[in-house]
Amino acid sequence: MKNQEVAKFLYEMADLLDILGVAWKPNAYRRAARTIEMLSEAIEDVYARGKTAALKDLPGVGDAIASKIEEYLKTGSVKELRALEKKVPKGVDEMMHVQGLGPKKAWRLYHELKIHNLQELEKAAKEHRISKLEGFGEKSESEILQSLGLHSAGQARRLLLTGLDTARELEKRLARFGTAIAAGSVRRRRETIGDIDILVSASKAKPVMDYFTTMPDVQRVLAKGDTKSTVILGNGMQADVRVLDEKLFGAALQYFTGSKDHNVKVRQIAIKKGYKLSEYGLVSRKTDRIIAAKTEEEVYRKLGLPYIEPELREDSGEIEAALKGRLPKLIGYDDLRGDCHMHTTWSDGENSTEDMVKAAIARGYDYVAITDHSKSTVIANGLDEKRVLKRIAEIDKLQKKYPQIAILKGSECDILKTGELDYKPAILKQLDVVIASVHASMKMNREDMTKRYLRAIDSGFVTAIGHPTGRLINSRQPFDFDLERVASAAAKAGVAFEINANPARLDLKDSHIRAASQLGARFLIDTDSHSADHLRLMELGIAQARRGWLEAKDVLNTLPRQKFLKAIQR
DNA sequence: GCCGTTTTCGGCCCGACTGTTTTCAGTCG
Repeated sequence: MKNQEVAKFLYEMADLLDILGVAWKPNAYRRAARTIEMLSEAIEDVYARGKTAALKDLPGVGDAIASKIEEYLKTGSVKELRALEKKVPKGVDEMMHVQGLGPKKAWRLYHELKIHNLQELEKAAKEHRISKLEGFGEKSESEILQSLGLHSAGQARRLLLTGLDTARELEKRLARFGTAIAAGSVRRRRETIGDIDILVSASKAKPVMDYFTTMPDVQRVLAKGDTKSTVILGNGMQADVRVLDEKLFGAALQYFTGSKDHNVKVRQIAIKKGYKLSEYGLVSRKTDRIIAAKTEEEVYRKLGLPYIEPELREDSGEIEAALKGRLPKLIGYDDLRGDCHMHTTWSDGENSTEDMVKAAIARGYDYVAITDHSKSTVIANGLDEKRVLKRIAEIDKLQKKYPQIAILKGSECDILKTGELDYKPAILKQLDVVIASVHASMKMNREDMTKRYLRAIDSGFVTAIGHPTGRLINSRQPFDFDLERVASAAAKAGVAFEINANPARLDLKDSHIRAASQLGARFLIDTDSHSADHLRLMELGIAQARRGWLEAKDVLNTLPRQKFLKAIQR
């Protein structure tokens, strides 16, 4: 899958064109890059299917970009990119990504001060050569130095859980001034969060600005204005606050929830209807009167659209579906009746089986599956056959003590290199839930890994494939395998895909969920908890399912106890 | 460079904040 590589070269083209002052093209390249970045199908498969004509079907890809993608896929590089790179030294591109510098300033620093890289930039700032340039001042100079410090510290996007927890803390603090809601990618529940955008509806903005910029954990104030401020928090996350009148809150929420691409499209609809849309409402261009602003529902309705859930707002077909009345009725955050993947002190969990059962009861679940590791995952103290049998006896006892919940005997059973499962049928037969996962030999080639999964599915013992792609966000690449083939086989065999709610996994990811469900696959949303506290992570898995357009009927563990037990019989 | 219910040319989302300015360009989201 070369999607990320292709997206990367398109982003590079965009940056370079930006620096050279070329108008509009950068936007076009970024739009195409975003499309390909989010695509679930491999770009080389799209190309193989229909050459450049198929590429041109992708939104934002036209003749020119299609042929550049073709060139990249065939030769591994693009002539025009190399030509641009000759015109623009690498350092200018680096400088452009320093906070406070954009293409224009980076270009001037290169030309007027002959700065070629970040080291020289730091040196020039320290020697006060930058403040002498027209349009730059002492502030810009110290701003650059501060940003460089952060730059080297690495400002990677943070996991959703971090963003969500931080956002909720800020919402709580700001609630004293009025309604406070985190918009942006947190509200859309993206798997990673760049910064946090909090909206506050309050009559007076100044007290909010003063409070927000002087909270004890503010590390640095990037901006403080009349209605908008930006800070860096102690945990390194950037947070924006914006104060708006209550009457405009819906329009503002719509605006700041994004995504950018979703908003561009919604705004185009507004323009066609003779309106303009901003955080100050849907406004008639002729009369300047506000058409809608108080609620998001109202804004969408006046544009001829039904309400679109934040998790869908990625311009990945939701607007077209909305226009046709074909939006999915997304699975709800309270729809799950059980959690089917968790570990205890029997393997590498931190709590006893009973603790986990009690925690599941506290969450109101109808069933819970205890799925410790199988014997091959030695590092996690996987259970051999003897211990599996002991564990089954333990669960029988617990079941008598806690009749209000079905305690399912399970295993997170390794799929060995060959595609065989880690236990023999005699053991597997005694288990209610088998989550089959790959934990070793993760770098197999595409064909072998695909066959490995297909063989596991064929065994007839598998309830669900656990964390199917094996990726760890920001740290491990996904396994290489043919998701479509595996999804089709799983759908046919009645094997579910897991949506693993662990914030570093979120595996399958949104676009894969959507692709697999279109092939008829069904899902199990699980936490993979290694402690009782982890059961709360379920909401992240549900969010991911919603981003993958799933309805309750697509997810097995929305079923009530008896129906669920029937559905997982093998 | 892309795109089309104002369609093959001429738009392309829209506004806040900052610094260095005396009216605005650049950057950001």
